[in-house]
Amino acid sequence: MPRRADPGEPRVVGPGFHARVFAVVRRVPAGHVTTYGQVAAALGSARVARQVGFAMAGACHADEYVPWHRVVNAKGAVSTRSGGDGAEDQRELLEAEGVEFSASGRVDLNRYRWVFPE
DNA sequence: CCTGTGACCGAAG
DNA sequence: TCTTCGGCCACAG
Repeated sequence: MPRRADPGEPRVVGPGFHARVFAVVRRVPAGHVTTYGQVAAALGSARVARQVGFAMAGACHADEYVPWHRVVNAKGAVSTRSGGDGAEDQRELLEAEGVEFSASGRVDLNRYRWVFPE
């Protein structure tokens, strides 16, 4: 499957993208995780996974509550950002919700991945 | 308006 | 299983 979108594929990403990301992430219940790509797909464009991650950075100091720690990458690992710190906090928060990590520091997506209801 | 910048993703080696 | 590489697109300055 091609990484590039077909020419005719519409861009469903509209203005206020970050706000949309927050709304989606808020629908993930405790004890479950989702991936950046999955959130992007829920927004209509699977190719904006990167922007989803970028939005989470803002979610940290956002006034509204956003369970940013429940978003991991496609491999089930906690992504490390420029700061480096915070990734450990994310793992702690998830473990507090009952999410187990493997020896290689990854979660079993087949088990914890949250599927958004239609 | 133009440019730089990523908490990503999938394929290939 | 790990590393490298190219492409993607919203947002800030």
